[in-house]
Amino acid sequence: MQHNSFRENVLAVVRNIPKGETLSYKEVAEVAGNPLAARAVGSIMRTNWDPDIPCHRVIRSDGKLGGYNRGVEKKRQRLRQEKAI
DNA sequence: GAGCTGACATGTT
DNA sequence: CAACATGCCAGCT
Repeated sequence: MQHNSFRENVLAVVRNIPKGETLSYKEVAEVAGNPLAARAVGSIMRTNWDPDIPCHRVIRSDGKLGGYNRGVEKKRQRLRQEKAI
């Protein structure tokens, strides 16, 4: 199975995150198949500009939001709308 | 084709 | 308490 890259896997996982729920970069990396690739997940999300992939639902394990392509403020607002952080 | 950087995490110094 | 070092993947120079 070499068709599915780690990138595609991560994107699929994030896309499957239900509304009102948040996953940490590490959790996503774990489900994607690499518990040590939390950093890679961030890189992938950064270059991913897809409305089908709610990257704003991916936050840090520390409980902080982390970053966002369109601005951390936007990420915070979106989470506020969905899960009222 | 090789090296550096980056939306992270964890352990050690 | 903070800074440094290591591990992973993708993208850019």
